[in-house]
Amino acid sequence: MTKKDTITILEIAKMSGVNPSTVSRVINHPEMVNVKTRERVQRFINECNYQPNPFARGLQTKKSKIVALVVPNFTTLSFAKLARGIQERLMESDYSMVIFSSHEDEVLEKKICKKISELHIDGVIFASSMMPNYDELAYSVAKVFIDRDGSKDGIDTFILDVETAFDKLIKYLVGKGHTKIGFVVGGEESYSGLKKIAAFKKAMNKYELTIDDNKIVGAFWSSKEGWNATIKILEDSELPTVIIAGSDTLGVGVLGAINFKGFKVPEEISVVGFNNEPGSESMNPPLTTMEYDDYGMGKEVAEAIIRRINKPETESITKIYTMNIIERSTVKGIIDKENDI
Amino acid sequence: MTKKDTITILEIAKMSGVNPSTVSRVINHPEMVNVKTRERVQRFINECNYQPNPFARGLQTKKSKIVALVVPNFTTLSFAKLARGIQERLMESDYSMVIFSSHEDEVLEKKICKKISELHIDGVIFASSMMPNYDELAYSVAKVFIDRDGSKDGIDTFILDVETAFDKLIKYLVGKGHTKIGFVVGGEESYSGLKKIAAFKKAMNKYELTIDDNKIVGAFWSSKEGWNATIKILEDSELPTVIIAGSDTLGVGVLGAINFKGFKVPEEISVVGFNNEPGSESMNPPLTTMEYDDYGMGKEVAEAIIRRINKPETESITKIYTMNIIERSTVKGIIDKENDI
DNA sequence: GTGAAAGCGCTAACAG
DNA sequence: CTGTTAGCGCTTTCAC
Repeated sequence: MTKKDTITILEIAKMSGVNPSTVSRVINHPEMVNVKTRERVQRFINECNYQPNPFARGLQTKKSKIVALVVPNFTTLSFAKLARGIQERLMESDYSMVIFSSHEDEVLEKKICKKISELHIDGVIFASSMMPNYDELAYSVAKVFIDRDGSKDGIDTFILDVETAFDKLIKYLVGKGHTKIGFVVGGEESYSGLKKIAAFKKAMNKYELTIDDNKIVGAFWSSKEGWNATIKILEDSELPTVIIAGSDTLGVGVLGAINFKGFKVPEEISVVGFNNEPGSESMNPPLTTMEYDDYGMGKEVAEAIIRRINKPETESITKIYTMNIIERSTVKGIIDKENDI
Repeated sequence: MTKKDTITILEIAKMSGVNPSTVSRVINHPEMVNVKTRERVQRFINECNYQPNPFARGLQTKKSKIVALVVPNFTTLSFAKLARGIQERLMESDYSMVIFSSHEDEVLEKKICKKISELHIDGVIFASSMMPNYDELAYSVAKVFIDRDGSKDGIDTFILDVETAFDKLIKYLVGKGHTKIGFVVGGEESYSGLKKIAAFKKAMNKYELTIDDNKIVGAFWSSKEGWNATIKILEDSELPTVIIAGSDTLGVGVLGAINFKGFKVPEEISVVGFNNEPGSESMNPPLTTMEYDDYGMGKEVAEAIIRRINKPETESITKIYTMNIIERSTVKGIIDKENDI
C-alpha cells in the first residue's frame, strides 16, 4: 500500500549522491562497485522499496524475466504439483511464471504462442497434450517440452517412461490373474495418448496377452469422455476384468461408468489410473494409479528453462522419469477357476 | 518461425514513407489518420507481421495489457470454466491473462502480489478462497474480487448467492425427508467457507432443523480433507442422512469416505456438492450439485476488470449469481417410517 | 570505481 | 491530417 508508484533510479541516485549508472550497477553487477557506496545505495533501495521498472529494463535488456507454462486445460489435475514445482524454482531465480491454457483448441493455442512472442516472454514450457503447434513462436524463445519429444529439434525434453510403466503395470495385472484388459486413453489427436497406446500394446505382447481393439477406446482427457469410453467397453460382447485409464481424471469417469452399469469395483472389474493426480487417493474407491515425481520434475523443468534462457546454445537434454504403481483399492486378484477345483 | 525478431516502428515508417508517429497512430488511433495512408501503412504492418515492442510501449503508456488471475490452487476445478470465460473476454480486448496460484500459502500470496506490482500488471482478479492479503499490491492496480465482498473498499465484486442457494438446497432436502444434515466445508481460514456455514445455519433454522455442530466439519478444499472430515462425521454417534460438500472437489472425498465406511450412496446416505465442477457428472455416482453460470461470470468479471483499468474512478459494482440444483444420482428420498404404518 | 551520455522502441504533445 | 520533438526509466559503453 506504500505510495511509491513512481520512484525511479534517478531519485535513488540523487538520494545516494551518485550517478544513476552506479545504482544500476549495484543492482545488476554489485561486484563492480565499491563496498561502501554499494551498501549506502543498497540501503536507499531497500528503504524506498525501489523496484526497477520492468518496461525500461526490458527495453534495454530484451528480457522479461517471465516464463510461460502452456497446459492443455485447467481441468486436468496432473499439472497441479508440476506447476507448483516449476513456480517455486522459477521464483528462486526471480522469474515469474504465467500460465496459459490452450483449452484444447488449436486456434487458441496459436494465439497464445503469438501472444507469448509479442509479450517477449523469455521461455516457454509446453505441457500440452496436443500435437505441437508452435509456429507462431519466435524462434528465439527458449523452449522446454514436457511429455513430448523435442530432442530432434534441439529442445530440452522431459518425458515419462511410459514403456516401462506399462511393462510394470501389465506385469502386475497379469500377476493378479488379469488377462482381459481395457484401455481408455486420449486418442489420435494426442501425442501422449498415442505413446501410451503403443506402450500398452508392446507390454501386452510381451506378456502374451491378446490385444482386443474394441477394448482400447479414445477419450480426450475429460472425466466425461472417460465415462463414455468406458460405457463402450462395457457394452462390448466380452467384458474386461480390468480397465486402465490413461489419467486419473479419465479414471473418475471410468469408475463412475462401471458403477453406473451395475458392476462393482474392484470385485467385478478392476481399474488403474495414471499420474496420481490430487484427489485420486480419495475416490470411490481410492484409485490404484501410476505415479511419478511430478513436483521434482517441475523443479528440474524450471531449472532447464532458466539454463536455456541464459545459454541458448547449450546442447539439449532429455530426462526420463520412471513411474511406479501406487496400490490402493481398485485392483483385485482374479480367482483362477481352473485352479479352484 | 518468421525471422522478424527486431522489426521496429521506424522500419515500417520508412517503408510506408511516413513518420513513425503516423504508424503509431494507425495502430492506436486509426480514426485520426487519412484512410489512404492508413491502409498503406496497415498493409506494411501486416506484411511484416509487425508487433509493437511491449516494453517500449509500456514504458510510455504505463500499461502492460496483462491481467492476472489469482487462484488459491491448481487443484480446485471450480475455476476451470471461470478462467476460460475470463480469458476469452480478455483476448477480445487484446489483454493477456496470466494465472498465479497462491498454493494456499500466505507468504507466497504476498510474493505474488508484490510481483504483480513489479510487473506493472494492469488488473488483478482475486478468486482466492483465503483471507484477503493484498497489501503488497500497488493501490493503483485495478482489482476485482470473486466470491469475496470488496464493495466497502470500492472494489468490484462478484459473488454467489449462497444464502438463497442453501435455502433452495435445504428446502429440497427437507422435501425429500432429510432432517439430519452433515456439512463438510472450508473452515475458519476461508472467507467463502465461513459464508457458506452462515448460510447453511440460516437455512437450517428457517426450516426448523436442528443444527448439530458435530456434523459441520472443516476441510480445506481438497478431496483428501473432504474424506477426513466425512470420516469424522460418520464416526459420530448419530449418522446424517445427507452430507453437503462445500465444493465438488470436497465431494470426491465425501463420496469416497462414505463408501469406505461401508455405506451406500444414495441409499443410506445422500450427498450434494457445490459448483458443478468438471467431472462431477461422471463421479461414482454422478454427483447432485449446485451450479451457477461460471463461464458467464468469467466473461463479466473480465468485462469489469477492463472497465476498471480504463476508468479507475467508476463507482464499484456488485454482481450476485444465483445457484441452482442439478439433480443427479446422489440424493434419495427418505421413507418416513411414521407414515409407513 | 564512478560519471556522462547515448539509446532501447514507442507514444503524445505540439506545431504546422 | 501529418511531421517534429521530447521523453518514458533503465543499462551500457566509453571516458576519466
